[in-house]
Amino acid sequence: MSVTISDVALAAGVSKGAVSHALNGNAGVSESTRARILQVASDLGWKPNLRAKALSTSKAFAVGLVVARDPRLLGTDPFFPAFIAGVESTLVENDFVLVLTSAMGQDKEEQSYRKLARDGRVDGVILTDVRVRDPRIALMQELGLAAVTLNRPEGVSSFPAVCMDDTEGIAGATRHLIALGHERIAHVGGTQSYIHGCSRRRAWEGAMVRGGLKTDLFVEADFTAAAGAAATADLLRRRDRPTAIVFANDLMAIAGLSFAQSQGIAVPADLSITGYDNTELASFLNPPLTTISTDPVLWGRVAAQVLLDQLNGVRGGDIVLPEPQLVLGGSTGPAPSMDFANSPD
Amino acid sequence: MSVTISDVALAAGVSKGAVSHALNGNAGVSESTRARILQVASDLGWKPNLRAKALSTSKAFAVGLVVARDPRLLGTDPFFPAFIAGVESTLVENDFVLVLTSAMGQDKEEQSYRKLARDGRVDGVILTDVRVRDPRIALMQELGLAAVTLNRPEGVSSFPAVCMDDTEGIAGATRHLIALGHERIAHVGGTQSYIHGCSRRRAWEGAMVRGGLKTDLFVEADFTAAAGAAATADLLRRRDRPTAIVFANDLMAIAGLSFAQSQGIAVPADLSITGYDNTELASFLNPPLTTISTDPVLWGRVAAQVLLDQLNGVRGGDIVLPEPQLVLGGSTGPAPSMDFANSPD
DNA sequence: CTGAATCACTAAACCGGTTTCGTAGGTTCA
DNA sequence: TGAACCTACGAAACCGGTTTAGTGATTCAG
Repeated sequence: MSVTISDVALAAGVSKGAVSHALNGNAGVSESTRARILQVASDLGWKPNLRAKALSTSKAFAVGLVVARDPRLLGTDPFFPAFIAGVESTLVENDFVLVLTSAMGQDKEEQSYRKLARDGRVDGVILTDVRVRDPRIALMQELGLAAVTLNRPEGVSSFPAVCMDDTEGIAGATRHLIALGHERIAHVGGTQSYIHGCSRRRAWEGAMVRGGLKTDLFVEADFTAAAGAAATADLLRRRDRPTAIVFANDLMAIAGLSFAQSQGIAVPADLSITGYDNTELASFLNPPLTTISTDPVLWGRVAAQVLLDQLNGVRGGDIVLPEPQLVLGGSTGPAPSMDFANSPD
Repeated sequence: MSVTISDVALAAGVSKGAVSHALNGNAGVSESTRARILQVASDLGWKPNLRAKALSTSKAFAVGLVVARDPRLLGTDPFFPAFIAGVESTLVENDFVLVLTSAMGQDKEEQSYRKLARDGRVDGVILTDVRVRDPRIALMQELGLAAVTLNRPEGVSSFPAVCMDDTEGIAGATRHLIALGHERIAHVGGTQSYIHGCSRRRAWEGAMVRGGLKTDLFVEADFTAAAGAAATADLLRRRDRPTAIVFANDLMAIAGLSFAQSQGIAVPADLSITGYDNTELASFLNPPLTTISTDPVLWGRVAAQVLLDQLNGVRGGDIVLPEPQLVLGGSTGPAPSMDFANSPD
């Protein structure tokens, strides 16, 4: 069928071993024969059989990504597809491939990793949606898989992290609102067991405290539109209702924006809103969303690179990517007068 | 390291070959020894080494999916993540795995498939975003890969298709609008070189013709929010501007909805809008979107199953999934009076 | 001039399975 | 009783690479 290493050896008049050494740049072949072997190999159009290589070297030449989210929720998150595209762009240059697994539930997730490891499907994994005390860190060590985490988990982790600090973005959005005269600025947070849910809340808290404002207007949601709308309803029902809301992602912000408008609350006249992600949709809303622009493609590209480096024995420290930037839209404006804000009806 | 087939053979006092036959249910081993071998294997906790199996059987135990879309666009499409979750749910039950590749541009796409095939990374592929005359059909045949297509391409295809007919959904939405008294119903279509872009336009045309209405209010867009907004702007600028717009997906519909509102056009009072996909976000908009509910998870599950059947030599005909259903929201309402609709300012 | 070290390469083991081929032992039938 | 035929299994080839051990020729030091 296809041309094998034996064919090359035969044609070049050398042994299989010599061909292997020649092509892997190992010592043990003279420059002249190496050149001849390379010539013959390219003439014959030989490409090493990846499966044979995988068996003899005990490598997979693949990295894994286990997505543990509700598929319905997943569909609305702009992060993953873009992130994966970034990962892929690095992998393809290194003749690696991405094995994607989706797993729902704690058990299923662990099983997925175990199966990937046991079957030797991957050499390493990318850990996304990192949780505050993430059990996967220990699991990867047990399984002997290489790994990278997106941002640094709170506990001890021996794996490199690729960090895109959301603190400055959220703090910037909060300061932006404070500068506009807002005082009652709420935060609708994401799932707090995720480190990015947690860090965004803390960033908001920090900026509020620094601005001399209270941090009692917090609602924990879970990054979904449904939760975003519910949290907004909750906040707007309050006696001391906020004049601005910092949402932990665009999806919740859009749901919140729509909910407010459905209640006759004008954005940004009565209520200012900020999101996080800078979804394509954000700039086409009415009003366009003030949000924070991340770069998931870059994140994916770098995460994959760090993982590959690790597989090559190169072990650097954490990498910190450029901070996401605030993108001003029309959903934020000057704080309404107190009286007006508290008596909407 | 790990326990191999030789260990089992040794422990059971038989040869490697006997163990292999016993575990694959082949003839050539007596029932008694088969039972003994199975017992020993399970005692030793033996699991066949997938890489060795892959080499000797020339199989990959994996299927591929090449996504050829702009990553930024991808992020906003709810289809893929849910579809992939469905695919995965079938694969995991069969000890298969999904290899995901993202490729931008015609050349890159073809290269991706060639590389997957050459490296023996996958046994078959799932073809999504099928184009009207899709060159990938011939390519897969050339490469000797199994395949399934989502919906049936127009040209000849020897591969099974898993179909979810969008005709009835779009036609239903159009009829719904006609029943509400609309006469100038526009369609903002998706990329027409995709069969689903094309079929949705035809479904709209068919329903319009059957309703005795003209089909001149058509704008081709490309499924993005930007294009949806631009197409809406185009339509609303017209002298004979529509009183309703059928969008080919939710993303464009949401952008169109927002654009109309930003122009002071009330939805649904002045303009009715329908989408397609039933994104989570759709029901949390203001007004909630009338849209069409598809089941991408089911689609993925079935597509993967059909592909696996094919790999097992079982070759059935096309499978037709239940038709997507119209979901009524608040974005559609009775047609405004003619005079009002034509003199908005 | 000789023993040791180096070089360039071959032969063969190895990774862990599958599959073909050969054969010992028992059964069937003429 | 012997030829023909199964059955049940072992031995070994095979998939296509990598890696180690070994060998003959050359180089070098003493």
